[in-house]
Amino acid sequence: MFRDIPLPHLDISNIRSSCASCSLRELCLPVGLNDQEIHILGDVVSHKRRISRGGYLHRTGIKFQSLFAIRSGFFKTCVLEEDGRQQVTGFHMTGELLGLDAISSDIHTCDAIALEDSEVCEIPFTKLEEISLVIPSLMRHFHKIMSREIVRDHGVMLLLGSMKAEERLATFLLNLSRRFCMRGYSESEFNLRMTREEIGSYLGLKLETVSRAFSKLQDENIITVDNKRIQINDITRLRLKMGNSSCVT
Amino acid sequence: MFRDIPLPHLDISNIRSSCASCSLRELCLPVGLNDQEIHILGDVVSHKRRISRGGYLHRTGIKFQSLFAIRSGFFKTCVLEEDGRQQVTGFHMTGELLGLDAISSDIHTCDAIALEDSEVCEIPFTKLEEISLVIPSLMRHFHKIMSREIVRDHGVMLLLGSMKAEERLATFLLNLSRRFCMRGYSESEFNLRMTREEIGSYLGLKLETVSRAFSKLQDENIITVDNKRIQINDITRLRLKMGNSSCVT
DNA sequence: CGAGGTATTGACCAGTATCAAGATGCGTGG
DNA sequence: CCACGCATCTTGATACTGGTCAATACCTCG
Repeated sequence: MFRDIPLPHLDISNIRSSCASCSLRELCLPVGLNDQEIHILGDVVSHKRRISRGGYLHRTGIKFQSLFAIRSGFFKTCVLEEDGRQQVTGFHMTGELLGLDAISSDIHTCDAIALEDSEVCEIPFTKLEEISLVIPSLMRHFHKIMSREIVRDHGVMLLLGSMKAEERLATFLLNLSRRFCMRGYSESEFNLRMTREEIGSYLGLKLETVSRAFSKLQDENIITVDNKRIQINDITRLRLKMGNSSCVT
Repeated sequence: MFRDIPLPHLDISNIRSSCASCSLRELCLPVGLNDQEIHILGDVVSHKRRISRGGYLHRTGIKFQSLFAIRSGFFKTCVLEEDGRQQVTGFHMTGELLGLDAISSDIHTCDAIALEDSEVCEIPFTKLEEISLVIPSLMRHFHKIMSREIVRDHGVMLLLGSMKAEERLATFLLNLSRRFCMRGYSESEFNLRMTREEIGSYLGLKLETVSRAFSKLQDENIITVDNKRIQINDITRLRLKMGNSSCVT
């Protein structure tokens, strides 16, 4: 999408110790490391990769080698069944770690697809485990990241198991809003990177239902929808949508 | 909470190096450790706890100290929302590890409730992290366990997001069957430890729907249901139920 | 043996899926 | 820069799954 900004970025894979100077260090793996530790990590993480919109970062079934930290861009991950059924398991933004599912079997268990031109830092997992042994705080933080992913998944299970369409969408928008906000973007206005169908897959709904839920929230003046552009007009009422199905008129 | 039950089983907490002699060592945390390593782990894991049916192993909101390995018994974990909505996030049997969700924030994010009289090994997490630094294979296995939990959750998300009631129940029964089988029990005949309501919560269905799905599978002679006793008569046809909604008559 | 929790089944209804038609937006090539 | 074509989105009509409510049966445990 922003592909042809005229950057001379061939050099980028050669920058060493990049974690130290990365603007995402407070969101990403290096949280809580001192300067020396962050340089050790930086040496391990030196390789970068660009994935253009629609490209695969990894596919189900391929051998697991590395985790990936998102430096810029936006990804979806999805699992699919033999019969072709597909489920988006998550949307991922800068600072988040991809590939955690693959540690268990050394094989990736989902696809990771870029929803816009993106850049990731490749973290060879064996090396990460090695340096974890000498940087206990890195190990601890890594455990927290994995655990956070489990908590996140439980939240999605709650959503899929017990919420109605409108509640699901409200929860989804508020989650995006919070994550954009954490990264310094507006919490009330943002562009969706994914289609209605992808949102639907994530939320366990059909795309038409997602579209209707958007329209309904717009009719109530809670949000303004202009295709992929979302503006949250009344975040309080949006929050109410999330929890309280009984007060729907 | 059940600390002051007048237990005659004080002796049990004094057994040392228990992992070495535990019949679950091939299912549980010690997988892949040598004898020396397993004794180090055993020293850390020495404390045991009994939870009687209906009792809490941990509750949402309490401080996280330890992981728990299930030595005997059966647990459910569930998350709940402010508005009282509840979702069972998993059923857990011997050899499985509970508490992984709490690592991220040092606070338990779900309840763990025994569905039958159970016994767990308490694993102080700080100590586990400490000995991981000197037993790399333990660290690696622990990472695999966390990752496996993430994969499991993605499977549940797929189930909740894209399967019909009957497919969900078939998937659930086959999953239980496989796990009983791995533990040396019959894969075709077992007792459910949970109620229809708990199954429903886990599968994103109401208890009546679960009951109807059981009856339907029984009418088709795929399973025999006698209250909590389940017998799988035709595992092949049950597997077909799981994937292929198009061939339902 | 009785009470409370649990399970089954039926009738009806709500919410979402499905099918279909059209509108809008976006990328590509002329 | 415009026009075309394809993907995406919106909206309506209808069908169907599963939810809700209710009555009854069953099981378990004190």
